[in-house]
Amino acid sequence: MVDLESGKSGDRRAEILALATDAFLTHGYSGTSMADLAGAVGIRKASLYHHFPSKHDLFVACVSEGFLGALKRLEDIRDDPNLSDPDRIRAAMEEIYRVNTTTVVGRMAPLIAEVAPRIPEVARAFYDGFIARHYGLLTGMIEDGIARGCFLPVDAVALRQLIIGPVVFMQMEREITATFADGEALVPIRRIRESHISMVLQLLTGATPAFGDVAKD
Amino acid sequence: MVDLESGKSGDRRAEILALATDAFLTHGYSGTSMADLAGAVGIRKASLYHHFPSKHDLFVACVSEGFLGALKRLEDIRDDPNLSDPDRIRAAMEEIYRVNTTTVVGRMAPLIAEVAPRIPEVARAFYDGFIARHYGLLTGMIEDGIARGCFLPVDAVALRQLIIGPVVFMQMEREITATFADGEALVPIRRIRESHISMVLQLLTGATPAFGDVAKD
DNA sequence: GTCTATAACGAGATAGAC
DNA sequence: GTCTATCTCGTTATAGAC
Repeated sequence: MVDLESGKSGDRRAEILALATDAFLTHGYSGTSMADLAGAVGIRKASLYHHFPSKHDLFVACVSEGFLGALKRLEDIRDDPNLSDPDRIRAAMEEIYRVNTTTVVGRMAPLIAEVAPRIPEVARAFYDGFIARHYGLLTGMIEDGIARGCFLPVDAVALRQLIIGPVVFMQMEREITATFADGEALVPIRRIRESHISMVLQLLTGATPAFGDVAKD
Repeated sequence: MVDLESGKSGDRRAEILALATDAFLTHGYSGTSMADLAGAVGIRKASLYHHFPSKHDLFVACVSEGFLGALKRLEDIRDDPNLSDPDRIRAAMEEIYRVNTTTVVGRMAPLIAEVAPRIPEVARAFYDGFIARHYGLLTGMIEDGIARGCFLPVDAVALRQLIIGPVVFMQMEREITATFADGEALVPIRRIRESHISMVLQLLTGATPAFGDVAKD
């Protein structure tokens, strides 16, 4: 992340972006003040305005630059010739789980939904650059498998919703229950992930997996 | 909605709650000011404080009273002796779609996720009173069907996520794309709903539905 | 129960020294 | 590039008349 030439400049900007993204995700757009952000970075509020002309611009940068590169691995999975069609879907779903549960990008959808009426430009960028491209990649993998005769002729549009929807919702549940003492136990994501993948593959191939054979986590 | 006895008292409170709920859902908690709300109701800002002691209390009332009664129809479906197990799941899913797409309650999850760090009491109330009870009802229906031999021994916890997740996510997409000129076409909820229900029933019964036989919407 | 008026505070943003 | 100091405005909330 550090600029190789100077090792200094551009560093602060990236640091601010990372901290701001996390703050926006946690407290929402209106719930995050420039003073809060400055405090997190360790500088004064006025200094933030040296790096970004306004809160609005800072937010737009967080979102637009936040999902850059998040689809790279998914594209690699789509183009990997060594994967069978079911293995490709499995790998794609594991990647989607990884991005949504371990990076900030996957947590952005609820935030964007909140600011969409006031900052439509960011909603458009997020939908076109992240959601729609996810859809394109997933339906592509599904339809290729169908064309090759490896998958049943399922409704690819509906199935992509069945793939992404539960992941996003579970991450949202995690945030809702994060303050609970028993929060972790309420949403056993890793166990559900295995069943989720099995079910999607079953819909695609018609094969019935061994239902008792679920990861214990 | 009008109080039958007086036609006056208690009415304002309900009116404020309804308008405030909608505003909170659209603009978030911090994004909604008491002045905005007063304007929507048609009274002055100070008059709001006659009905609710603070913005915090107003918000808590919106959420806590918002999901009251939202589970009634789902409980009726669970207890309806005239429904077969597959028809029960179908009816429950249609009800979940209805609540999420046509009432304010279903849109609450992202809002709660935003305020959860600051207002944990409301997160707890929403999770216990709405999400967890949905889960209880759904897993109950699924496990009853399994016990009766009508359903395959699926992972009920994972399947309930496959039922609810896509619905919540699609509603969130709707809000993200609401400002787009082509927003409606991007998320064809009604068409996807039919495929979604078919897929869940396929997972439960093992029966392969006619895939071409999808509602045109 | 609603109003006008105002207090008390925090927000985003700017000016200018260093 | 960061600082102190400040401007201006919007925010929650209260006081007290009607």
